[in-house]
Order: sequence, then structure tokens, then C-alpha cells
Amino acid sequence: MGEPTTTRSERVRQAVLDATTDLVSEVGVERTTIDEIANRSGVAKTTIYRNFASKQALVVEAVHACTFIPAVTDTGSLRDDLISCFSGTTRASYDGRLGDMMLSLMDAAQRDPELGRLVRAQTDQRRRFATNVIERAVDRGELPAGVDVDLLVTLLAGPLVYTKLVRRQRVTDELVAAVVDTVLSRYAVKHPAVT
Amino acid sequence: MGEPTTTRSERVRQAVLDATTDLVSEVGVERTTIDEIANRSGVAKTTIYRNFASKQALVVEAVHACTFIPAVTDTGSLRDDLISCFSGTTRASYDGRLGDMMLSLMDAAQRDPELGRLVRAQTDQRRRFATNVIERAVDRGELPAGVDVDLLVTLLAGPLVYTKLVRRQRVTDELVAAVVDTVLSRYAVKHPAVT
DNA sequence: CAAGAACGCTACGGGACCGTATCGGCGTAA
DNA sequence: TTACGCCGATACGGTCCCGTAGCGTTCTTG
Repeated sequence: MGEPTTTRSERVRQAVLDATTDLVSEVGVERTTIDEIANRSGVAKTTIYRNFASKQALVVEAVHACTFIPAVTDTGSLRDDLISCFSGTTRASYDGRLGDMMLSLMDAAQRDPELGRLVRAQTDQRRRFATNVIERAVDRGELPAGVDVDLLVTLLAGPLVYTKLVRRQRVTDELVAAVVDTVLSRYAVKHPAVT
Repeated sequence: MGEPTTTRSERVRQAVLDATTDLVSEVGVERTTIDEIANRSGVAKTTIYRNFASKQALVVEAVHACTFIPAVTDTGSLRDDLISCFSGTTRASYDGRLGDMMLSLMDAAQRDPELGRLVRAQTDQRRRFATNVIERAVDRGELPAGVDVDLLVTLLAGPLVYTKLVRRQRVTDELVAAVVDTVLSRYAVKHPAVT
């Protein structure tokens, strides 16, 4: 049957990265240990050290590997684009294992420059998605030209991140819609009335 | 001169708690060690164990000790009460050492039931302040009766917490006012117009 | 089917912490 | 002042983890 197109090296690397993301999402960055990664992945500790310079480098690569970018939508409607953008971003960032890692990751990022850059890059990237959507709306005249885009993004992303990380509740599509509608109403954009 | 009204025991306890909050805010919960607390506080490790059952209990008590409750205001204006409430809460929770601890604390709370209760209690308490303010406004008729108070609190607190914890920026009074005004405008409450 | 590369296994030295025991010294209260 | 209680200092056994070495085995490659 199909001989895999992956080399042994690649399979080993992947097994290690998978075990690392699993472990980090379960016990956090600090409590993650190379020995346990070796146990779970079935890869010898020696081999892990042959492939990765340090635990930090391993974690960085593992996190990077499980970060995926949501699709961009351009429906021509600010409201729909925002809902799509934040639903996608939320799912990509805060569901599944990455979501379980975020707190530990952000904490570790306070003291590890490399992780700090990684987390900041992710945050910036996610904000940029929303920023693009908003700027398109400004170009269309759907929002006034002087809008504080940065503030707007914070007003939209804040409640969702807060719900997930602090309250530890699921970010439902209803919540996303409610947040978007509330914030947009500030700028007198026509959207479905809410009681 | 004033012989202190504190006993030796009390002074020792306090020195340990202070050193603990310092250390946790610097290196996080996980990396905080009893030996280092002993060094900084000048209290012998033996004595620490005589006064506190475990590191976990010590951290819980230290965090509890440096949590203070902001004053309640009732100006009769929803907008002013909210701004006062969130400015106070933000200052109490996210400025100074407690702010530096929050991420690490919330991370540790994921795995430590005792810390979990503590963090949740703090979150709930802070939300309750805002909830009270909002419910008073509903009673006054400043907000419609059917308002989703829980959502409203999330819309207000979310951007502030997000700014502090994720973006790692200061929560200015201007930001608080902007958030409050934007959210309130959704409910057609008269407030200063913003361009 | 070689030969070299990559992996698995075991073992080790070193360091960091934990939590406890022991004992000598200082404070505090009768 | 005496006696007891609390504290400081040192030391220890135990555990966990890091990162590396040595060596046999397995896989890939030409």
C-alpha cells in the first residue's frame, strides 16, 4: 500500500511536535517536560535533542505549527465581514488545543522573548484581519473616515477574548453577532434592530 | 516611640506574604520557590513551613491579601457610575503587582482548584459591581427593562481586560470613557456626542 | 547489498526544589 | 529572671528534570 511520502525524520519530528502541543495544552508551558514528550511521542529523548535545540525552541515551533489562518471574506457588508472574521479568528485561536494553550503561552511570553514575539505576532495578525475589514468599509463609505480603527478592533475583539480566556466560556456565534451589532450601532450603520 | 502593635509572628507572616506577592508578580506562580521567598523575606524556610501549609496555600493567601475592593459610587448617572466603576476596578485589579500576577494566576488556576476558586471569585465580584450599577440604571428607567445585563458587562469589561492582558497596554481613563460611551450608545441613552 | 545516517535505550552528572529534622539562640510573658 | 515558645541556620533524603555520552539497532540511500 501507499508508501508514505514522508521520510522517517519528518514523521519523528511531527510526532514530537504533536506530543508537545498536546502536553502544553494540558499542563502548560512550564510543566511540560522533555521526558514526558518522549514518552507520549514514542520518540527517544536523545532524538528529540538531536532535532530541537531546547524546550523553548520546541514549544515555539509546536505553537507555530498549530496556528492556522482563517479564510478572508469580502461580502461587501461590514457586519457580515466582521462576523465572519471574528468567528473564524475565534475558532482558529481559541478553540481546540491552541485555546487551551493561550493563557499559559501568554504568561510564559512575559518572560521569554522568543515566545513574546510569537504571541505578539499572532495578536497583531489577528487584529490586522479585522483592521482590513474595517478599512474596506471606510473606503466604501460605510464608516466615517475619521474612525479610530484601533479602538474599534479592541471593542470588537475584547469581549470575545475576555469571554474565552477570563470567563472560560464558549464564544458562540450569537455572542459574536451581538458584539458586532452593538459596536457598529455606535457609528450609526444600518443593521437589524435588536430589542 | 510607638512600640508596634504587631507581634513578632504577625511581622514574620507579613514579610513572607510580601515577598510572595513580589516574587509571583515577577516570575509567575510556577517559578516561585519557597527558598527564594525565604531569601527575600529574610524569614527562614523552616518558619515559612511552620506558618503555611504549602506553596499553594501561601500564594492563595498572598493574592487574597493584595486584593482590594474599589469604592462604590452612585451619582445617579449611568455613564459616570460605569466610568467610575471600571476605572476603579481596573486600577484595583490590573495596576501594580496584582496586574503582573493575573496572567500567571489565571494560568495556574486552570489546574489548581483552590486558585481557580480564587480567580473566579475575583472575576465574579468585579462583574457584580458593574451589574449593580447597570441594574440601578434599569430601575431608574435609564435602560430598557429587558436589557441583557450579562452581555452588557462583557461588552464593557472585555475591551479593558483585553487591552491590559493581551495587548499589555495601560488602560487609560480615555479608553474607559470611549468603551462606556460606545456601548451605551447602543441603547440610545443620551450621552455626550462623539465624532 | 553495503555504508552511512538516524534512531532507541540505558545510564549518568549536575542542578533545582521540596519538605522535614535537629539544635542553638532570641524574645516574650509569667 | 526563668521558662517556654517561636525563630534562624544547617543539613539531609528524596524527587524531578535537564542535557549528554556510549553503543547497539534500524532505516535509508546509492
